[in-house]
Amino acid sequence: MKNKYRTIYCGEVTTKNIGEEIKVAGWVEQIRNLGSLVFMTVRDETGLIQLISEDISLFENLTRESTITATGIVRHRAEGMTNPNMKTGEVEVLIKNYEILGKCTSILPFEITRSRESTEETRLKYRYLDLRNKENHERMLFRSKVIDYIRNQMKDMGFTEFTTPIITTSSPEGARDFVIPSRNYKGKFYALPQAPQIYKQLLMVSGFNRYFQIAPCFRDEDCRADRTLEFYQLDFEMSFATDEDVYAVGENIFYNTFKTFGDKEVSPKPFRRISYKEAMEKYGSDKPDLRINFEINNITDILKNNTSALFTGKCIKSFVVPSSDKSNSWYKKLDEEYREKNISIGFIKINENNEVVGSFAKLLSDKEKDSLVKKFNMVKDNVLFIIIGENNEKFSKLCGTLRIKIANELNLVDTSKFEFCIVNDFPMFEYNEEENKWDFGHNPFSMPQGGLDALNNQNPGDINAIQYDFVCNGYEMASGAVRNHDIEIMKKAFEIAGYDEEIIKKKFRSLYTAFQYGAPPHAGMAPGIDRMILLLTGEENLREVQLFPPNVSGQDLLMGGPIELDEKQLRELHIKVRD
RNA sequence: GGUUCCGUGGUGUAGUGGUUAUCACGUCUGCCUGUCACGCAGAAGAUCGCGGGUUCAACUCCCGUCGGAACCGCCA
Repeated sequence: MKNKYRTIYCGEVTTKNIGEEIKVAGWVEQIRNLGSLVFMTVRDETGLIQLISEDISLFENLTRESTITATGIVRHRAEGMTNPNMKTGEVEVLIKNYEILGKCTSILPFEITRSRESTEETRLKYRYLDLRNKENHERMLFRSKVIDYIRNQMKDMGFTEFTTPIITTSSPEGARDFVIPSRNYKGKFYALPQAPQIYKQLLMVSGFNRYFQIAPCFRDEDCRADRTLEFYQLDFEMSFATDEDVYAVGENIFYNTFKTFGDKEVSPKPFRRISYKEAMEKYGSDKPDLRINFEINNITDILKNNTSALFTGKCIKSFVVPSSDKSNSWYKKLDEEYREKNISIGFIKINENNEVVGSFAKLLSDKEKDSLVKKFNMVKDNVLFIIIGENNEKFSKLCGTLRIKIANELNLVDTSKFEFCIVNDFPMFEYNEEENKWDFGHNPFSMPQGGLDALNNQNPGDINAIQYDFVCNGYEMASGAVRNHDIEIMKKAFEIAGYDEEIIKKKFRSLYTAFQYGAPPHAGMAPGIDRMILLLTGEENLREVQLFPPNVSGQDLLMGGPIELDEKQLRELHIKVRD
């Protein structure tokens, strides 16, 4: 890399360069002035190199984190003065001359090498400094490499990359849209895409065989550690394809990417398939964390004859953990914590004398205890948690969060693994108790299992969609479906959800008309890029894997957004801001 | 919208009613020829987020407010 500022990168200077005159450029990380001898380390993206000079007067004006270009002779460090902790620690550069290119004139808001110790607020405000930090910097380079790899994988599998519009229209389902006011059309608005869903389906109708895109997606919803306003998805769609064809692509992408870039054991292909129903029963979640090796069981039947007021008429679930070092007060506190959610939690365990003890031991008959011990093959030290609630989905989900909470507190999460599974058979419709009608379960674009026949003859609640999620370690990593490309099936599905044909025509005009011109059966999904990077880097917050993220409240602390517009702009956009 | 936690020099922190508000890093000045988390000596830098209250006395307790974070709602 020869140019005006440098002939070699800092991190690439080796003993082979000894005697050469070189030029390096970068940021001054440290200056160590010893009186009549000055050392400094200069950093670029490849690493650090130590420069040395005996003319300290030249450096009086130099500050840390300034950018410089320096010319000098590479020499071996003096006997005993090498630094084994440094890649370039064998050598140093005796400075002949140097120039300050960009002076750092302000006091740093935090030490670059320790930026993560600072508050997120300060880090985001000075994100460009935060990204000078080696670990943060390398995480972004890593992200880029992973995306390169994914892109190449997709191309190797015969997918073609296209970009779809960012300035588009509001889509009727799902999250809130980010909207863009229109200058030329008073009172009308564009929107940013929540996903390129419609476009990719139209591409299938256009005859493009396999499409993909590293697509930016925008959702105007409250953020979380693993959710933010804009994020990237590996959006892909395949024509003349089934769910199994999509699974194969997804398994390749996840397996290969996690094997190549991850440092944990990856689930072998094919990934385990779990129906939505099974996931809710066994894990109390549609994104089960399979690193936790105990499952939720329904034991209502075993305790159906128990006359304790605590049990009668309730749904009773349980799970067994190998052992627990928690005191009785810990169990009591857990029970009290969940009491306000109308849930009771107790336990039985097998003590060192092989007796069944624990908070619920006295409430259970010998026969019941015996049945439980047998059912779960309980041995010494095993603890059986018993959870009592109502027989509904809310209770299932609470059991799911409890499973994760207890696994975390008892250290029962196997952190050496990436545990993948595919959750499928999501319900097509869900009953809306408040409005006394059926709603679409997840999205209206999915093909109902059994097609028109099922829609005509089955209870809507019994119909599943050909819809699936890829899940890893409790994170939803991708979501997809075989799409409904048949107008008649679409009409019927919308009819069940209470929409007549006019609404389909209006809200889904493009698809509705496109499907009248010969649509191929098609299927696809969209893995979340940011979440993949999150898991691969072991981070827990999306903001650590995005370059310039907004804070959790959706503000851009670096640019100051969102900002107010001036009167002129507002007038042009036909917008009046209400108080 | 709700719940919980947190706001102390530039940064990270100590501080359970009376302190000259602690320490480290950074900054500035001086000394120093082999440093690499350089060292040594010194200095500057904080109306303890803001407002009110309790008290003889508040960084500390109470109320409010503003700001930040985690979670719930919301997000397929």
